[in-house]
Amino acid sequence: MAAGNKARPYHHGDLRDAILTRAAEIIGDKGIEALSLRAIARDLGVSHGAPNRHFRSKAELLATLATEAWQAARRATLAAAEQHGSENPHVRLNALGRGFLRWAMNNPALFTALLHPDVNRYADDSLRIAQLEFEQIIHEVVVETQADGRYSGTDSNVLTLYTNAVPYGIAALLRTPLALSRSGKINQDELIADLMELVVPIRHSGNERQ
Amino acid sequence: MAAGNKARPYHHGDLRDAILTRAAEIIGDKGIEALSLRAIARDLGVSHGAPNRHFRSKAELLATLATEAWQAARRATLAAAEQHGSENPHVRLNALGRGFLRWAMNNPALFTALLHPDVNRYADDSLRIAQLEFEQIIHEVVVETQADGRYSGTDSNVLTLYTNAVPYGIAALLRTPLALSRSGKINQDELIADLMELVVPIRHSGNERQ
DNA sequence: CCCGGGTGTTGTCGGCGTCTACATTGAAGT
DNA sequence: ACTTCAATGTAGACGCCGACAACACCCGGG
Repeated sequence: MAAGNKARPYHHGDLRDAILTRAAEIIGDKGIEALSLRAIARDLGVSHGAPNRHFRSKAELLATLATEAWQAARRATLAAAEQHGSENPHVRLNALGRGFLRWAMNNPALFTALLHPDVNRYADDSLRIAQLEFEQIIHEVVVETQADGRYSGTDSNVLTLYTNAVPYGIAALLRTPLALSRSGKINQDELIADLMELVVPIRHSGNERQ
Repeated sequence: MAAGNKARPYHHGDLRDAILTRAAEIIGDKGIEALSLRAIARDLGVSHGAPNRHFRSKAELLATLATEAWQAARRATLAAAEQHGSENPHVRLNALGRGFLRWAMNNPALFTALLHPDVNRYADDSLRIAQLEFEQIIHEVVVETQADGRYSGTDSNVLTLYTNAVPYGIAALLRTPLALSRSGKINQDELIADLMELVVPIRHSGNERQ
């Protein structure tokens, strides 16, 4: 076996992860439509049937990718809020939204997978759980914000849906050339802050609207 | 020949429209991933090469479908606002959002096409124009609302982006089983109204927040 | 009347996802 | 150390797909 020679061992050793990584790259470069198991296998120097050992179907690969995307989004969003570290729930809620938006803009391939229609059509339990865990972050902070006296007239589930949907919709639109042209030459972080200010106001806090 | 027999004339007569209609049906039933030109041709009783006369590629068919989706969304949204017919710009803005959301929920196949990643990747000019025309409706009412004294501190383009993104994001999330479970057994129209109230408040107008 | 361009057909090509039979490997149990 | 066996990778086949080219049909303008 020539201990040092790892040129092309019969077994790849980490094929499953390599497939997922390469898949994310391809989606980022050419879109989900251009993804093919055979092309991934070629790129990784394995035979066209090898991926079947790790993913029963292409749909299962996509679902796995989407699951990891939700987990990554959750980590990035949480980290952004914790780094900010305010004790005010509504400030944290704002930071969550900005964190998610930044992650979405910096990880277009994974963002695309989050709610891709063809991905969610074949959703399995782990995908649903990852999505749920992401949503729970928002929900918790929403409830805290309401306990703080804000948005008291609105059902917390409706509010969670809203707070969840806004950054998602913004990120989706920002990925089109049209919306980008309208947002013009504004700095990305400024734009994100301005947009989230409309959802959860945190500037000049203490005068208008509570 | 056989003048009266129109069972299967050599020329279909309206193949292009028939393809678009059938494509929308298939997308609604099984998703864009399951769409194939050959299956459409089979369903319509024409040969597998016939669609190529009307759409140079599958991507062109999808782009055409997306263009029609933006136009349909524009018509439905405008109609909803006009039917409401208030002279207050912010009330009309709210009605626009609710109209779009209702359309999106009632036309899932077309909504899916609006910003489908693989569709927009091959966007042509007519698709961009249709998208632009939709956005302009929102932009006009946003400007009127600002002239009315509301949201005066925010750039109108940012505000348009926000107002555009919210119903889109909500509609996208509402198409997942998870978000639906959270919204629970709430009546759809009520849910839409509650959500849009968070974007553009119109209830108990005149007391809090302007 | 004819003829030319638009429309539909048929055949072909390479690529794809998936399945099956076979090869290779490393590790667990004796 | 030897055997066994499940996991992993390979090679081939099948049917479907998108795209293209060559041919067939049909209608309307000269």
